[in-house]
Amino acid sequence: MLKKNGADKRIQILDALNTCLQNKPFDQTSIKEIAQAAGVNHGLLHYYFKSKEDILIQYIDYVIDHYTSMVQERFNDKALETIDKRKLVKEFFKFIHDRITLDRSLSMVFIEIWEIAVYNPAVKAKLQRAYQEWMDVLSDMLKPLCNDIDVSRRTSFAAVAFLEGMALFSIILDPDSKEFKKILSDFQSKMIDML
Amino acid sequence: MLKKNGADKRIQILDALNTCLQNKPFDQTSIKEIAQAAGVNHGLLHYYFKSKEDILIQYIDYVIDHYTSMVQERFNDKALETIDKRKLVKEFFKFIHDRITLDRSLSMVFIEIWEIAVYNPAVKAKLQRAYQEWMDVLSDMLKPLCNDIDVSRRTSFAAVAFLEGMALFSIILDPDSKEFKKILSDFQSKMIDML
Amino acid sequence: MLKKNGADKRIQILDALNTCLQNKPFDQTSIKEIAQAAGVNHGLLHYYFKSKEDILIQYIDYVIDHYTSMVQERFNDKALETIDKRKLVKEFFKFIHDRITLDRSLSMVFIEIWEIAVYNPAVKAKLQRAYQEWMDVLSDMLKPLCNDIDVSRRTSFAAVAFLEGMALFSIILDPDSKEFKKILSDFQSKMIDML
Amino acid sequence: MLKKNGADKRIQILDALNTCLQNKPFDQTSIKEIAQAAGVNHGLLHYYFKSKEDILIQYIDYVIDHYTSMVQERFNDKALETIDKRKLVKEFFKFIHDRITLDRSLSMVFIEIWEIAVYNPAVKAKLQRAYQEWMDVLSDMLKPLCNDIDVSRRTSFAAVAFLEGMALFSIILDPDSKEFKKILSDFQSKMIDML
DNA sequence: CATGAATGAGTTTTCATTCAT
DNA sequence: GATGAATGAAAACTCATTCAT
Repeated sequence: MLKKNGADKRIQILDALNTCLQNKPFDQTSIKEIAQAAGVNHGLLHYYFKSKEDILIQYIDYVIDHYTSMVQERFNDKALETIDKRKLVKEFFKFIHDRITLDRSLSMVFIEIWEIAVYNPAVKAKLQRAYQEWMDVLSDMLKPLCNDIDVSRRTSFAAVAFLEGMALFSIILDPDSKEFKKILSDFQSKMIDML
Repeated sequence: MLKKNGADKRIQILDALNTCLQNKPFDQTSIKEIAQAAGVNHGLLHYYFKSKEDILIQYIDYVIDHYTSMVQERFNDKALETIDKRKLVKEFFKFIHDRITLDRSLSMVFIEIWEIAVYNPAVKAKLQRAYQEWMDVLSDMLKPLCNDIDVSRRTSFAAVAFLEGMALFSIILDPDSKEFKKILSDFQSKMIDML
Repeated sequence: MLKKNGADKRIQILDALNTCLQNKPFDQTSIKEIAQAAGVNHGLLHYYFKSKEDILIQYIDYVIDHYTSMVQERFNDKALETIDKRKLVKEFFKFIHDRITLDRSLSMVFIEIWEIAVYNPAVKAKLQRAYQEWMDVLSDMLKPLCNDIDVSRRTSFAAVAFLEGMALFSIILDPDSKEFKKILSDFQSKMIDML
Repeated sequence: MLKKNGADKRIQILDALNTCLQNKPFDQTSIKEIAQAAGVNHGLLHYYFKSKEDILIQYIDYVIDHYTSMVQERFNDKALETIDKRKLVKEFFKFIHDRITLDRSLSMVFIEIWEIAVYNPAVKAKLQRAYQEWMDVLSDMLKPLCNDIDVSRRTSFAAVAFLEGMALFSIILDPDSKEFKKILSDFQSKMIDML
């Protein structure tokens, strides 16, 4: 069947926005451009979304949910119970590096989201929740290694901050360079040693 | 003197933009709003700047130059020679924390600048240069402590990335909280120990 | 019978428009709003009516026909022959007052119709015919009282004009107030006296 | 000097709207059409008026103020004191007939205003005040003729209602016809007789 | 230098209408 | 008959930019 249902078309439009954001910030992207990227009539965007801002908000949900569930699926309770703790932490970092920190196009989108969060309380709250969750996942992994809940919490906070900073630098520097990768791997081993 | 000269009025306008950016992103700020915040006629903005984008570019220069020279003045060659190295590094971090990382309104502006850098090569180059310089300043301080130029470079890179990440989080979390500050101070001491 | 036939559904839609016109003028009422008020799919409105304007035109027909036949049924030839003339005129006015002049929601709709008549010749012609008929009905009643066809015609014209004016004022003033009602009843008795 | 000042341009635009309303109702008249009728750029309308509705509201003020002050200038206190009462009332009616009731283009505009008043409380209040004032002016003239304030008030109310009705009919009938004019003049004399 | 009226391109949004299912 | 997705024209409105004074 060629026909797409409503949900598909909604996703199709959100994906089109994702494509557009590789070229221009949201404010400089018109509804018509998003529609064109999605291959649909621009009027249709107002059929599926109540305003341009609504597209953005649903897009941000979509992106954050995508990465949140990606982390959750990979590092669920099962995983936490069964594997060697040290190895698990290493895998977590590898996962984050490869899928998030080093994904330049994702970093671009995330800066856009951060920038919107600055002025938009709802988006700010959404980011708070997402990062809190990621920190919690990491913190739960680090706890067995240091036996101190406060230390593990702060360490995971610092680690996430560091990774965010590195993601930021992936915009202006080459994340595929040896130095960039060495800094990431060094950090990881030192952090584990320190606990 | 009531009459301002050209340079003053230019700065006056850039400061007005800085004020405006506390409320709205640049794209949603009109020329008239900037003019009003500056207390000048909006037509005049096109006398001092050739376009709206030109105001932004000059503003970014202005901000980055401001912070670059602030760091340079405080940590010039003279300083590097005369003081106890460990203490100097600590002072550097204190300086960065207080004046940059914990300055929420500055962080807001910097996210805006990062966001523009994503799509604007000239701004990207400017950010590259500025961060490179800050890393160099820190690297020069760390070198005597570890006697390894590569280690000091990577460490300063990592430190700056971490601090950027923390500045980012100052947007969505409370940078004045005890936990936030403890994470910053812990990081600093551990980093020095590690060298 | 749950299933409505075509005629019923047409009426259902016209009634829905009537409901909508209590809130907003026709130009600000969308096809979808009318459809929702009618409890039918908006696409269906183009099955029963060839355009949005067609709904309006048929609605105006419907309203005018309704009130025209209401007057005709009540004051047909039979009535004219059998009853005391003075009393009949009084009944006519009572009827018009209660069912038309004092019916605020009807007045709202009629202003809308007048407004459309201003620019739409077909609607204008329809109003002409309707008012002519009402004047004729009244004129036929007044004739026996004055024995002058011209006087009765002009009197009925003036009376209908007066009642239209009062209906208009029922929009901005309270038609249920004592003063409003006294003016209406005074007018009626004076008019009969004058003949 | 060819250059118009701001106030002139505002009036120029309101006059353009008046012209447009001879052809189409307000809702079907676009900003661009008004601008074209005014001979100015459409963007300018948003410079002088904050929205399309604002143009309408200011236009209604303009029209009502115009006619209110026209009546006031002609029938101010001075006039009320010095002239033969009967003659004054006759002059008042002549004035209203010629300048208002028989002015078809004015009647068109007033129906538009009534129609807006139905749904817009601010416009409704404005109409209430204007008609109240006209009734008061007439009532003050009639009082000396009947020595009863209630009777003069109700009579003026009824007279204004009648004239409004006639203005309404001037839309669908020929206000220049003999019959139309005779009805107006008959009404006037009868009303004076009745007092 | 300073002002503010004027321009016109561009944006979001609405909505009557069509049409495949 | 009924549905609701899809279309595209047209609307109000914004705003950077220009320019005469």
